[in-house]
Amino acid sequence: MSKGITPMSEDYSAWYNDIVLKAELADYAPVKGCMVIRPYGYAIWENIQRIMDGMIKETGAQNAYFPLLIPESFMQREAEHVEGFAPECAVVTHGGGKKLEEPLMVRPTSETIICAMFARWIQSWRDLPFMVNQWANIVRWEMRPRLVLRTTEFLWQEGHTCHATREDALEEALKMLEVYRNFAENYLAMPVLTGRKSASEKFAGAAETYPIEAMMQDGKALQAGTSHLLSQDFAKAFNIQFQDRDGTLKYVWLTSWGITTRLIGALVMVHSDDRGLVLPPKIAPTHVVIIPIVKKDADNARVMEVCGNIKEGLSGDISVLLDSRDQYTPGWKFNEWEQKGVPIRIEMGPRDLESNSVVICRRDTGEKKPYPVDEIETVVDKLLEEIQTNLFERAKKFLVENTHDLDSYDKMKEIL
RNA sequence: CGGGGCGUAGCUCAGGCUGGUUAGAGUGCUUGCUUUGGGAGCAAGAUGUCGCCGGUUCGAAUCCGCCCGCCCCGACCA
Repeated sequence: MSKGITPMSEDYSAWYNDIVLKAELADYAPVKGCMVIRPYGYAIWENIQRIMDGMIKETGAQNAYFPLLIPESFMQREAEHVEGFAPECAVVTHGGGKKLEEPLMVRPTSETIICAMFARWIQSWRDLPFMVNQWANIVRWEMRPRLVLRTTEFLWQEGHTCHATREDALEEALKMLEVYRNFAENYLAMPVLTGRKSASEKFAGAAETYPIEAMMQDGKALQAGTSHLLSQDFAKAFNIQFQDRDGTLKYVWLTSWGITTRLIGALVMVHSDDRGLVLPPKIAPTHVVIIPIVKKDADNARVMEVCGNIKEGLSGDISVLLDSRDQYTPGWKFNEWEQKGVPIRIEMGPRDLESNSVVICRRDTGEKKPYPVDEIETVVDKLLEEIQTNLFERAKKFLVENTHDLDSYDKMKEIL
């Protein structure tokens, strides 16, 4: 039916790649491991950004921007950090036609350069807490890249905060973990498990790492966001000190937290099916697509007029697209927009004109029913809510059914 | 870095074993007409350093050697 999408059951990786490419989320770039985020994929990222940016600002953090290039010596100041990131750093050795005196790292994350600035900006307990966030691109030379999920360059948001005490910093780290959980579950309709990473899985240089983990339809977990309480070594390495109320100099306690374009890949793997992408309404660039059905000897002008009216009526809080392209048949468009995961499709043709109704099809269940024209707005609002809820419940059920408490190795083998 | 697969038209691929004039198909694209309720039909048309370099040969997409690149699985990771 859907041309060119490998069934999930046949080859999960091929299915995933097909969806990303067919839904026009991203494409392979000329450089290995790099991707081009196409307009449709970028529109999803913009929605993620817009919502997350609001939530971050709500917590008191402000946006700023730090440079892409970091002196190599900065990366080396915190032992665990350099050990963790050095192997996957891209290094600039030449600039302006000359060899540089000190090589520059393309940021794999910005703790070091931000800490260097914190040291200049923070003097007193009155300066704390200090909270910044940046939306940026970063580069990590991973051994094996994967489209959208693990690309050499990716986009993210990284928040960095300074606190007077370990307790304050831990509270911040856990607060952001909760922000991420809330965002994943209530906007992406992606149920997650939160927890604490083991010593070997921690962020390089963190005292504690708290992730949100989502479950993909192959039953595997995917880290979808992290919040770290950093080790005190960062503050010491960069000499970020403040004078406390009692007059003594103390090192600050740092946190950092981030979500990335990987979330788009996670969305694909949590909700989509063999027909293509499935998007939760709250993150979908287009909520409703209207397909006019024109026919020979029919009142096509009237069909187009009604379609236009429906679009007018719905537009406002939601994004509506009227697909009036005449080089494609309705069937072609049905497939096209299903591949792209548009939550609701409205079909309007001569038959509907007669009965003063439209056919509405929802992407999550495929259910297709006629509704009177003057009920469209109420029905669409209700359906969008239902789809959002249904996607979450469906994913939640899958997660619960495929999560097991383990008390022995034998039990694990049995389940696998 | 180890294992597997693959590089020929925008895309998916055939051809290669057995070398031989103008390298094919499907799909997509352009134009025209007819169509349009689940990827429409007919007709005409445009489109190629056969991944790179070298070798064998009168002659290489095809045989030989080297190199490069990409995808999948693993180690690494958001």
